[in-house]
Amino acid sequence: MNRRDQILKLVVDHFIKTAQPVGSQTLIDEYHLDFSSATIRSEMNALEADGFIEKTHTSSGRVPSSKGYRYYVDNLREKSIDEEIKHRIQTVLDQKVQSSEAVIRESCEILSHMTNLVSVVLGPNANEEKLVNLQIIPIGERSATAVFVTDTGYVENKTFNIAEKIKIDDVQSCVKLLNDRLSGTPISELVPKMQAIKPLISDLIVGHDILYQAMLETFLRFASDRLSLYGRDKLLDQPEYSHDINKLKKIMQMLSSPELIRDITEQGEGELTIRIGESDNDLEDVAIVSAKVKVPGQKEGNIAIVGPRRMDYEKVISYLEYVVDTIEKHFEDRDDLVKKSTKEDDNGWKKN
Amino acid sequence: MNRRDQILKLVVDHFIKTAQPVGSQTLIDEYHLDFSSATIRSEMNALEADGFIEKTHTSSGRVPSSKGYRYYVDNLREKSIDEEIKHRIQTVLDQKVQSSEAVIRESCEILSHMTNLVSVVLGPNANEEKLVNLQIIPIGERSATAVFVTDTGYVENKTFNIAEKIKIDDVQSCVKLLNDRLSGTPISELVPKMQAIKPLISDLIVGHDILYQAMLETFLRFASDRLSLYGRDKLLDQPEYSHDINKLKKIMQMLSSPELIRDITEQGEGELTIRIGESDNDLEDVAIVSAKVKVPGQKEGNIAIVGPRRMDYEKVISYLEYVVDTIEKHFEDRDDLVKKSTKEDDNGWKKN
DNA sequence: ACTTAGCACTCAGCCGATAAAAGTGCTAAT
DNA sequence: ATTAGCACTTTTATCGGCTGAGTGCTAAGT
Repeated sequence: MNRRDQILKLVVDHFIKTAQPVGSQTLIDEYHLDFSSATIRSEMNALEADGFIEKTHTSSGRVPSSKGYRYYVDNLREKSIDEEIKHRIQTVLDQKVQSSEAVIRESCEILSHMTNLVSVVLGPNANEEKLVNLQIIPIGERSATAVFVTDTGYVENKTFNIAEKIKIDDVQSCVKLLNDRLSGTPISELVPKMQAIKPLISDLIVGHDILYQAMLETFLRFASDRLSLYGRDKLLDQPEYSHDINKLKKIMQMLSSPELIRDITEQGEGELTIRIGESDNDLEDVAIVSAKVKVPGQKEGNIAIVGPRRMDYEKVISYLEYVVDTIEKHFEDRDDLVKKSTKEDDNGWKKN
Repeated sequence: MNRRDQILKLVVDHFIKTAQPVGSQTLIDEYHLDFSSATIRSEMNALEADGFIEKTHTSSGRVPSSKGYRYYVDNLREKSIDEEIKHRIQTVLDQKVQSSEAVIRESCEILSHMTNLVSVVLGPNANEEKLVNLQIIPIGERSATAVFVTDTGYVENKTFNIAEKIKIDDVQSCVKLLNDRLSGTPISELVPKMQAIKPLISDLIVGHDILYQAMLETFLRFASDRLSLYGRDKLLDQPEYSHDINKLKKIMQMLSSPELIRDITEQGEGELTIRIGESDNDLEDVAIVSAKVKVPGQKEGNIAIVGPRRMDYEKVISYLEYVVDTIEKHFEDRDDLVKKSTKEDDNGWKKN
């Protein structure tokens, strides 16, 4: 690594650590460099001319620019992984029965905790899932809960009240009809398909209009984003926000807007996408490290870590990569194991 | 209302509005009182001696104390309800199919939005609910989702993977057995009861240990609090926090701790409980207005509004009372209507 | 051709003093 | 009892001065 890069790395490292503009002398003091401060200054000058670092005022130390962070992330970053996170993730994976969702949730809690940043889980896009089963469970005199399960094990439900008592047989045949017609249907096609079925159920069961309404509403809810945030409060610890609440407000607002989050988290070609301080989208001082995660039998999801531009990229990226890889590997292994151990006869289970 | 009370009310009102200590002259200027400032000062002196108001420093205006707020809330408060919230709540209730949960959720969003405070919904204590039905839905080659429904329409689910393929008939009989044994069981008794059943299912189905584990885990999850927060970000707009992030951090922490929230929200004898700045629980500058809400066929729940001690009690209390009353009335009316219109014959629906 | 010592310069941050504003309490007169 | 008047207190804002951390530039050294 040439000297200029070396200095850039130190500037970024130090700024990430202290949140203070870093000057030439500080750098020497802290890292025992054997150039003089003047040399550093001239290098910094060059770095500034190239747009990697900036001054906050004419005679201040330097602060990385988005371009600087970018270069740091792409070229200067080192891996940084420690035993603690490995151990913690292992603990999660060692639990006997874990759905992938549970594992992802707990892993994100760990990620948030260990990076002091927000982590975001963006579930697979509902529209690609298919409904596999639907149940109507009576829960009282005149109310029932409809339960819908998709092929990724996602469950949506809706409780509704009906004016009259319903014959249990009617419910049963209604459920059967609905399952016959709807199971296997992609979420996105549920609404039109349901409209087609409407006349059929209206003959079949009393209170059909309420049932119909309830189902329609639930179908719409499917489409809404499956998005979870962990460690939202961690942002309060970031020094950038402790004076300027408005910045905090902005990022919090961003985090409360599912559409925006999806937008931001989703895009990106590769496995890992790193977005730093995009000036267009009002995310001037925000960085997002996001990874795709794919486990067998599930659609692809995303895990992202969101925080101020000044985040510890080495840690964040290494941790996130490690977590995603480990989770994927874990479920693949289990899948393989299961496949191998299973005879290829085909009884039951598949079509119900 | 005597003059002293009148002045106390104005002090509280004005402080709630401006978040600034209020002085004698200000009061006259703002509210066109026809006493002199000296009179007000001497009244304030008395109020301070009685502990209703405080000075922030020797020559500052006055700020209400917890005792002052308390007195204000109990004796000086006026009703304050406007058309907007009535209209909004009505819109929610006018939707055709609404479960009480959905209504409560949407109402709380409205409450949060209109008060700029956090609202908290504390679901009925799970331990009093009973399981009414359980389903196991195969969702792929080797995975299944177990779905549990309680008598309040609450749904919990868990997806799990099994090593081997399972015969669909086995699943069916297993589900039947479990339903026979478990439905009607209070949540709190599920775990021991399940342990008793364990030997029965182990003969019945392959992969029973995983199923058993999954169920046990889910039962534990039932017990965890059903607690939702709305408008958490609204606190960022409160001026008390814009300088002092630490206060914000404290209250946010409090809001992230389900146990604490339950503690705080739950207690209280009457319909409406108002807790203001309890110095013991590290909630020096927090007020909580909480109301019980009870709809037919559901256990009792709680809605609370949480914010800085300096909250607009007139608005908050009136709104909350209105919302709770309206919701309860709505569901009661519907219940009555249904009861009346229903013949007393007893076909189906109840026991399944 | 780099490096670096040295120097002049800049600017945020921290006093300290001063002045204004908003308040209070007290007293004496109404 | 009320209030006008006044002395007193405290916060807040402003201004100049000073300091410290920083820069850029230049000229000398390697």
